[in-house]
Amino acid sequence: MTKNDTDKRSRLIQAAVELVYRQGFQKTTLADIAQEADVPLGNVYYYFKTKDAICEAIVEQRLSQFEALREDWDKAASPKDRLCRFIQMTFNNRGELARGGCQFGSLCAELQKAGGPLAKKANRLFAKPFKWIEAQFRTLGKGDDSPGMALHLLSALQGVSLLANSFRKPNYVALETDHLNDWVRAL
Amino acid sequence: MTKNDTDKRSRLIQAAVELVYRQGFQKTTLADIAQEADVPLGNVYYYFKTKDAICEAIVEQRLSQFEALREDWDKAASPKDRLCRFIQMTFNNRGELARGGCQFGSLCAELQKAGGPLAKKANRLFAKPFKWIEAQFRTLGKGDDSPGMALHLLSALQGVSLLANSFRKPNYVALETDHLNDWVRAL
DNA sequence: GTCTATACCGAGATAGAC
DNA sequence: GTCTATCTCGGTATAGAC
Repeated sequence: MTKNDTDKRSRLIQAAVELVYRQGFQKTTLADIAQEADVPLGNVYYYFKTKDAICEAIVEQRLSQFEALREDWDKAASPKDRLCRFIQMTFNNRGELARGGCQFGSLCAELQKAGGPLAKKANRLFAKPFKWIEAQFRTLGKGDDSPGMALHLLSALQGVSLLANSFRKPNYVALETDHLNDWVRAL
Repeated sequence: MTKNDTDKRSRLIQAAVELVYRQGFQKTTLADIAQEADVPLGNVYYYFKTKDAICEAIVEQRLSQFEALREDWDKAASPKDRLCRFIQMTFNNRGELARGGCQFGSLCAELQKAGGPLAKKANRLFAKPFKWIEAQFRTLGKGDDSPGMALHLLSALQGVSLLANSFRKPNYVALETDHLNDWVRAL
């Protein structure tokens, strides 16, 4: 794999990630992606056999994006601080969330309806954060309540992202993250 | 408009509503809809000029579905009871929610990315419930806290629907609706 | 109003020169 | 490895007979 290889490949993935976030996967064409990445359409197939293969690459990219964020959150000393960092990030992202929804959630939702192998692959986009959040609650000594509490936190953030996006109101995110911060702090 | 007119038209809408719920709007073809409704493909265009027109009809159908539900909830004596009925309905639907997500939310999310006039139209799918919920909190004397509380309730239900769908766990819905019920009761 | 046949186009995918 | 040209199919939409 030469340098140009990875350059073009990663440019294609990056273009796909952004276009799919803005337009959805079904609506985004290979021509769109090729143009955005400044790669000739025919050349796309050297890097990805099918459109679905690009979608898998998008999911992988999102997953490593999550890993990078998680590593940062894990630097915080206590589980509470880690959860607060997670919530804080959502708050900081409220502008983007209002414009296009959650980068993970909207992809997961669409691929769910797409069905097939992509649906299964997409589930990891939720499974990973869920497990990480659950682990924080366990460390806090919440035992078997941890899954329910993780569900509560992740649900609230996903739900408010959806509504903030529909109504184009970044402030909706702020309202919910405020509550969630208080909730975590008071545990 | 003859009897057959409305028969076929409503059959087409019903087929569209169901297929779009299962597969998403972009993925669903006019041929799919025509077949499901047992109407010849070419005849579809007598009732709907474009595919987007069908989508508008789907949104309208969902909106009147909401109105019907709302009328039922409004029969409850107190605002708390009305909200509890709303929450209860979500709980009762948990099987379907785990299979395909929220009928309103998933449509709204997809049409958001589709952009154009459909995105604006779709927003009413959230605006109507939001206003209704907010009105209940106002009647409860929550004043300017009402929008935030409505947001909290609707977010939680939308978020948990998304997660329950991804993980295929109806029970996730039950966990959240339990909390929400307690929250409303304690207000 | 109903339905068949088909036009038209866009999108995914391939062939093959360089 | 790269890129142009093209194939093919499926999907929206139309024409026009009945």
